[in-house]
Amino acid sequence: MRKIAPTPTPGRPRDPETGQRILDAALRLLAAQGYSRMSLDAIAVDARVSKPTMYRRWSSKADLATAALRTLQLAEPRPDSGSTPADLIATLENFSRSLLRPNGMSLIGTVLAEEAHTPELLRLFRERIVTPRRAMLRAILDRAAERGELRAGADLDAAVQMLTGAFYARYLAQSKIEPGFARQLVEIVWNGLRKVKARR
Amino acid sequence: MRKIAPTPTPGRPRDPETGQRILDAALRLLAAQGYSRMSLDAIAVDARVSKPTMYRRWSSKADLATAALRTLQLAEPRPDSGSTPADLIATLENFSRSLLRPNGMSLIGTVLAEEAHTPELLRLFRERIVTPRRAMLRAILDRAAERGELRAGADLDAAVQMLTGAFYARYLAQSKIEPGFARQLVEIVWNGLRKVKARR
Amino acid sequence: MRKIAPTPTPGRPRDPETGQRILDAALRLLAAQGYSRMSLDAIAVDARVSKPTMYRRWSSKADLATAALRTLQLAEPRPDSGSTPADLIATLENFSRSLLRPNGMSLIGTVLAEEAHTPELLRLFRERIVTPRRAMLRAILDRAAERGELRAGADLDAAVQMLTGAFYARYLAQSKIEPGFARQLVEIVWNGLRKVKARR
Amino acid sequence: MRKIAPTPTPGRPRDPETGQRILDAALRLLAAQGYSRMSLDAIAVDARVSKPTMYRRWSSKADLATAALRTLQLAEPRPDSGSTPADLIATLENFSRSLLRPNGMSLIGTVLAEEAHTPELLRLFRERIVTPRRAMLRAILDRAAERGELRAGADLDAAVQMLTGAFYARYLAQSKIEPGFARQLVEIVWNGLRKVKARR
DNA sequence: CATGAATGAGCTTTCATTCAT
DNA sequence: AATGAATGAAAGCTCATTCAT
Repeated sequence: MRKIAPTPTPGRPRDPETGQRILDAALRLLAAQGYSRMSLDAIAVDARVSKPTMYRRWSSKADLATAALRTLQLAEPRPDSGSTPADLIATLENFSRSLLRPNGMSLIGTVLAEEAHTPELLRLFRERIVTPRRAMLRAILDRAAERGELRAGADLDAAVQMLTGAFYARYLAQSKIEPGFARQLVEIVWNGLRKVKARR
Repeated sequence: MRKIAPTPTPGRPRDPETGQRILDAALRLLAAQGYSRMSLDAIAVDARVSKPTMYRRWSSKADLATAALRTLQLAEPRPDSGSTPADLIATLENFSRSLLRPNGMSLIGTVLAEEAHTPELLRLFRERIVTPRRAMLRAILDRAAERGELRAGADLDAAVQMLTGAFYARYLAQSKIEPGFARQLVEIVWNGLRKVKARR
Repeated sequence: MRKIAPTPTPGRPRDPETGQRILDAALRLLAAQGYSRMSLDAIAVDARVSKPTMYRRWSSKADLATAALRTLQLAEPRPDSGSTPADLIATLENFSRSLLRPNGMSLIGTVLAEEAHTPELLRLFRERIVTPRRAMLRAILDRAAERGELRAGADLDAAVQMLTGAFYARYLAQSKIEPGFARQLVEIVWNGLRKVKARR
Repeated sequence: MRKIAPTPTPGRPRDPETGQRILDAALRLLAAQGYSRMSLDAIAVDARVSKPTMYRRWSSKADLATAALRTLQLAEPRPDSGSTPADLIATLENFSRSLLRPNGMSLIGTVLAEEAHTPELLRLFRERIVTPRRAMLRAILDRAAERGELRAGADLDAAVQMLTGAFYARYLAQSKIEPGFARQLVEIVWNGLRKVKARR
C-alpha cells in the first residue's frame, strides 16, 4: 500500500525556504543584538520555526551564527572607468553605504568582540567581506600600476587599508560619515602614490 | 568644646583599593568577554568582593562598565622631534602596541557592538581614547602646517583617520600588525600631504 | 491522500498533570507564605518541575499566582430546606470550615496586603470566592422575602455582610471560631429581619 | 581632666526622637508594603538613620515591626449619649474612617498573612486595636443591658463581631464603604437585640 | 552611639540545549 | 521532519544582617 518514493532520498524533504528564513533571521539578529545577545528563541520566532528545526540543520548557536555569516557576500559593482581616483571613490562610496546601513558597524563590532570566544565569526567575516573588498581596491591600484601611474616602492596594501580603515576610524569617532569623505581620502592617497611627472 | 578637626567623614571608610580592584576586574572582563558576556558574579570573584559591595558603588551593570571605561586614559608620550614623519611614526607605533595588547581590539568591538544597547560605552570610549589620540596626531600635522611643510587644501582630519583606521583595517584583515606598518602608512600619507619642492 | 484526523496538535503534548501540580503548589504556598514570600523555586520543587516549565505556562510570578487563585471555586451545597434560619446556619457553617482550613485566613490576608502591589489578586478572590458566597446567602434571604417572612425596609446586603464578616472579626480576635457561633449570629440577624407577628 | 557625668548613665544618650522616627517609618511601610516587602533599608532612609542604629534598638526586622505595631493605640472618643443605637453608630463610623485611611485594610491583611511566620504581629494587633475596639462596643451594649433595653439570651459578643466584621466583609467585597452603612447595620442588630415591648 | 561598608543567601527571569510525540 | 515541552545553569539585582571606624 505504501507508495514507493520516486526520489532517491526517502522521508519528508526539507523545505529549502525554511533554512533561508532561519539564516536571514539569524543574520539580522546577529547584527542588531550582537552574538551573545542574539537568542535562538528570538530567531525561531522571527523565522517562524521551532528550535529543534534549527538544531537539525546546525549543531549549535555558534554553528548557526557562522552559517549566517557565510551567506554574506560582497556583491558590489567593480568600477573600471580608466580613472584610478574615480574608481577608488566609487568603490569607497559603496563601502560607506554598507557601513551606514542599520547595524552595519555593530556587526563588525560583534565579530571583533567575539574573537576570543567564537573566532570562526571573524574568520568568516574576513573571508566573505573584508578580503573581497580589499581585493577590489587592490585590483584598482594594480591596474594603475600596470598603466605606469604609480611611483615605485609604494606599499599598495597599506594604501588599501588606509582607505577602508579611515571609515572605521571615522565611525568610531562620530557614528557618521559625511558625503565627500571618500573623495578627501582618495585625494591624499592618490597624491601619495602616484608618480610625479618631471616638471619643465 | 572646640572641635578642631571633627571626624572628616563618619562611618567606616571605604577601602580605597576595593573600588580599584573592582574597576580593574570589570575592565579586564569587559575587554575579554564583551559587555553582555561580562557577568557581575565573575567580576565579584575576580575582585574578591561581594556583589552588594559593587552595587553600593555603581547602580547597575551598565554603570559599572562605563565607570571602568572611564578609568581608561590615554597616557602616551607626545613626540615632538621636529620631524613630522618621525613624530607620526612614533605615535602610531604606540597606538599599534595598545591595539595588540590582549583583547585590545575586542574592547573596541564590544563598544561598537553595544552601540544600540548601551550607547554610553561608545561615548566614553570616544571621549577617553579615540578623541585624545586623534588630537595627538592632529597636533603633529598642525605643527607641520605651521612650519610650512604641507601643501594647501589637504584635509588633515581625513589624514589622521586614515593613519589610525589603517590599523583597524589591518587587524580586521589579519589579527596582527607587522612591525614597520606604521612607517609604510606614514610614507604614503606624508607624500600625499607635503608641499612638493620645485625640481631643478 | 485524505487525512481524516491529522495530528490534533503538533509537538510534544503537555502533561496535563504538570500544570495542575504547579497550580496546586502555588496555591498552597500562596496561602501558607503569602504572595511576596512565595518563591518560584519553592513552587518548582514542590511541583517537581523546573522553573522554565512554569514560565512556559505563565509569564510571571503575578501571572502564576493569579492563575492559582482562579482555580479556587466555591463548591458548596446550597441548602434550601424551607427554613430560612436553618439554611443560613448550614451555609455559614460551611464557610466557617473553609476559613479554619490551614491558612484559610492567611490567604485572605495576603490578597488584602497585596492590594496596592498586585491588585489582581484581590479582584480574583472577590470574583471566585467572595461574590459567590455573598450571592448564596443573599439568595436565601431573597427566598425568605418572597415567602413574606421579612419586615419591609431591611438592608439585606448589610445583613449578609454581617453574617460573613462576623467570622473575620472573630478570627481576628481569637484565631478560632467556636461551634455554635453561626447559630448565635443567625439568631440575632433573624430576629432583626423578620416580620413581627401581631401578638394576642 | 574628665568631667564626671552627673547623669547616672554614662556615654552619649540616645536621641529619643530618633527611635520615634524609626517606629513611624516602620509602621508606615508595614501598612503600605506589608511585612515581607517592608525593607529595613527603606525604613532607614525614611527615618534618616543608619541601619545599625535600628539594630541597636531592636534586634531584628520582626522585633522592629512588632515594636512599631505596639505604638498603635486606639484613641477614639467613647460616645455615651444615652441612646444605644446612636452610640453604636458613632463608634462604627469612627471605625469606618480608620479602615478607609490609606492602607488601613492592608495592615490588617499583613498581620493575617504573617500569622504563620510572625505571629507576634497578629497578637499585638489584637491587643492594641482589635480588643479595645471590641470592648468599646461591648460596653455600649452592656449599658443597654443595664438599662433593661435588651431581650434576654442574646449573645452580645456575636453582635459586636457582626458589627465590626461587616466592615471587613464590605471592604473585601468592594474596597469601599458607603456612608450610612453603619446605620443599616445597627438597625438590623438593634432590632435583633432589643426587648420587644408588649403590644396592646 | 552612630555611621557607611561589607556580606551570604536569596529573588525573578532567561538562555542554549534536549526530549517526546 | 517538525513541533511544543522540558531542563540545568546562569544572569542581574536586593535583602536582612554584621563589621570596622
